Amino acid sequence: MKAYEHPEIESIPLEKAMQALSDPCRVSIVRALLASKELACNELPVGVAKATLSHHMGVLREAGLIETRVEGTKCLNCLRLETFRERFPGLIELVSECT
Amino acid sequence: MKAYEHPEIESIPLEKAMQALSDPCRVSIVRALLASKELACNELPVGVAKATLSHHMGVLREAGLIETRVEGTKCLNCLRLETFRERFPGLIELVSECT
DNA sequence: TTGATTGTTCGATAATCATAGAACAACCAA
DNA sequence: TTGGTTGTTCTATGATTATCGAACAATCAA
Repeated sequence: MKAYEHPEIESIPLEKAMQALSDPCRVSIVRALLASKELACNELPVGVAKATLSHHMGVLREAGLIETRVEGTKCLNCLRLETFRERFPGLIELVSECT
Repeated sequence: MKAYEHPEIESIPLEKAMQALSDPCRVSIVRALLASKELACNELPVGVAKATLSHHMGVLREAGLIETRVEGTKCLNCLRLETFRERFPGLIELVSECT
């Protein structure tokens, strides 16, 4: 399918992480991944066109939040939990717990 | 000078708080207020025109991050520390501690 | 009252961003 | 090989955002 790039977590500025989490659609995606560990794009609970979803996944990937691996025709996404927590402690918990 | 509006903290969605903290200029302002408790606009360490600064202060106020009170010709700003911490635990600490 | 200081508001502009249709590429199953 | 599924990329569009100059309002000091 494609070779996904996953940035070094240390290279990600705080503002970029904040920016990624400033969209309701992307926040939903993060929450879904928290609940399900690993999901293909078409299993994500979003109401947008697939081109739009692809864009959002790119933003989350660039912000260090998710990791994507290819499996057949699907691409499976999960959170970079450990890594992201080390760089931005408490942020994922905030997304998880704050209504 | 003006009657400033400070929203109910409970009415602020997570995304709005994130959005407010996705701009380097606004993050600098929050950090300066963390260090100095209370500052007038013209004491803030930003390199933008005053119209722009006024805009950024409005965004921070709308996001529940700061409180503004008038004193003479100046308006003095401080963080809504307690309140904001209760609503979004750990977020201010993140801004404070994450480079 | 005059002038200086402080910050807001208006209007304009350039940049960024969210959105989606269409075409495409990779893969799998029949 | 043919068709269906999956997701990306391109292109376009409308919305939001950051920026600033200029005009304005409020206050204070001389």
